[in-house]
Amino acid sequence: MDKPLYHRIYSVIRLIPPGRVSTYKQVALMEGNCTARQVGYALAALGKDPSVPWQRVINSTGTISARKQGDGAQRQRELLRQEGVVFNRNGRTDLERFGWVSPPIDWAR
DNA sequence: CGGCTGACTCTGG
DNA sequence: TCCAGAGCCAGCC
Repeated sequence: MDKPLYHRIYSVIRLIPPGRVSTYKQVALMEGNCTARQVGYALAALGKDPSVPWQRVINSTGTISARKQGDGAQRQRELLRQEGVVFNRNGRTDLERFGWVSPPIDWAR
């Protein structure tokens, strides 16, 4: 398996089930060989690809990270709300309740 | 082969 | 709790 890093990151994100969220940090740990910052970079480079549920990735404090450009953050919150993810009035979600941790990934497959 | 460009997390105050 | 500063790196010109 020697796909580019960003593609492996996208693969991990595709595993997050609807109605649950994961963090940049968690995705990085699942991928196994990158950092949270890079997950953010990968998503920024994603553009609009419907095969990746980018909205299910939020930051470690349970809030939606601001983009430099565009209205992505707004739409992200809307999409998650539609999936049933609840945000309190500070725009924060309870990771204990909605956070998701992947079972071990078998990259050798 | 540089230079530029970002969706982060941690730590200390 | 909130905020600023530091560390950080793959892709695409």
